[in-house]
Amino acid sequence: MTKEVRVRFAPSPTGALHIGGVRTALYNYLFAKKQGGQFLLRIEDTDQTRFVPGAEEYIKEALEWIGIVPDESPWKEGPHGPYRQSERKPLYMDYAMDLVEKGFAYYAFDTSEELDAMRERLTAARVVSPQYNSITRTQMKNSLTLPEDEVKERLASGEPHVIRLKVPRKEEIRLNDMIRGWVMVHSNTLDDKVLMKSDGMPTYHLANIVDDHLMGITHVIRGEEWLPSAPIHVLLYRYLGWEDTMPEFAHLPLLLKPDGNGKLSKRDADKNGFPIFPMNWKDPRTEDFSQGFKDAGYLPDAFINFLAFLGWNPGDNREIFSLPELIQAFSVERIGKSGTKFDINKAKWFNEQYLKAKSNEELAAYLNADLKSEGITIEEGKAEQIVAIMKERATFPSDLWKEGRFLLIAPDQFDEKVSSKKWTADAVKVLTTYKAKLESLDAILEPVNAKALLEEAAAENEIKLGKVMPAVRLAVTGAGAGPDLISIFMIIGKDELIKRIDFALNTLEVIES
RNA sequence: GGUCCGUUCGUCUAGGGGUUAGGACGUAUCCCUUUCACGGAUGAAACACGGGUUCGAUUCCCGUACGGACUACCA
Repeated sequence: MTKEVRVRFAPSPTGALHIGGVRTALYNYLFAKKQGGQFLLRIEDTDQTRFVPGAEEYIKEALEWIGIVPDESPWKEGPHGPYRQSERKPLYMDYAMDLVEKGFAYYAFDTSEELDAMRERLTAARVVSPQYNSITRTQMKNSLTLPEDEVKERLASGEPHVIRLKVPRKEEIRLNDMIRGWVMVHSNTLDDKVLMKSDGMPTYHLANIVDDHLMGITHVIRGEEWLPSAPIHVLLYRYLGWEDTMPEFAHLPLLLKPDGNGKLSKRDADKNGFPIFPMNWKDPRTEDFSQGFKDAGYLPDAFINFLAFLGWNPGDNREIFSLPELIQAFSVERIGKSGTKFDINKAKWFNEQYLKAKSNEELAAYLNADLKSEGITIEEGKAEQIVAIMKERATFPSDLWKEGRFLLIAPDQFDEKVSSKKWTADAVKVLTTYKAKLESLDAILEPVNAKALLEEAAAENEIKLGKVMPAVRLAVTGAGAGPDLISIFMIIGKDELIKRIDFALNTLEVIES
């Protein structure tokens, strides 16, 4: 029996959760649940300068919206808390000191100006990649070059300093990525990463290793952008003495721009008019507002189904998967290697599928909510009727009202393109007759008699019904296309039907034929 | 520039030494529908290129091209 799977999603609260981040969270969750393991949320807020108010809550709510609730998080403490790195601050220095004592890390006192100067010097000397490494560190101000006394003195006087990892000069570092297989990097291409910043906070590199170890993380599933620094992480596990419990890594392919190339950005989303954040977000600094998938009308199930298929597939032709079905079908082996271009059309298609699958009762709730905000009240059961004929042509719940508005509000104008071609003298004759027949109808209007009366009206005028149907639709709905007419008659009822025909007859000008 | 990762229809992808290279979105045509949509049918549409290995490569290997990520006291 192998140990229980524990994975984490570790976002920074620097703004709204990007759709790529949501996918990473989803894959972590699916993997954990498939294995019967735990999914935790850890807030990586070690960069105090980038903290954005509200971002944490946003992350929490976004995950709740898509239905993935962490087993452990800042809001649901487990045995390995706290789950916010800023609250774990006292922990990290011990590990950094351990590395310094073992000779795997060192103090560095260089100012940012000195670092810039070093990079400029190297660039001028045509060094291919200027970095703080086994060669350049010999010329910088650190505990490797400074006399021991001076180092102690500087430390004692509280001089700002960082702790850097002492990357070995010549070593091959390998890691076995679950998605990409063996990846090998030479240590001479790595630089001496800062582990502890001068403000006393750890960098991502140190914090994520310490926390993952302490939290018993077994698998690290994260974006491909971390692959280049993964060898640093392997080194840290080794130097900290944790190599035998090092988690397995899986680096996910990136989400790319829909057109052209490059990483998907908010800019692309804005340009193409689709959301990139799960929910509405207003940047507290720029006041910039972005509509989220939720608020654009995407159903959470459709959203995660769509997201899951951006880089993963079940290996067969099925496409519609509920969250439990995704868990059941998920496997890391079936995650693709290459970047995925973002296609909003597919997202819309998924939404339509889920929308159509919903019961009339559920959909009526959406319609009723829209009606309520418009201040419109309708009789019991009417919303269900409307939704039944409208849902086949809706992408979002809001379309139910947007497209079905004419069912509750009589048209005050008519589609010019249709009236100019179809509002013929014949149409007027048939509608006039039909109106009279409706007025003298004693029985309740039903599909059969509504249809029969219309046919009679046409026959009595010796006109083919098909020729005037577009005009009938125009009179009743104001448009040239829409749901089945008889169904519409049933929803608006006899009195309203008569009123609308009457209004059209009095409003529209007959065209010459 | 350097390091690493990648490359099958427009897009998401299946497949994998011998296939008519499969599905989905989108698209085109047709059917259904006195309209539109839904649904159904059909079509167009892909293995980046060059070398190897092999009887045979889209599939394996090596290059090239192209794309991407990374290259901070950011994550």
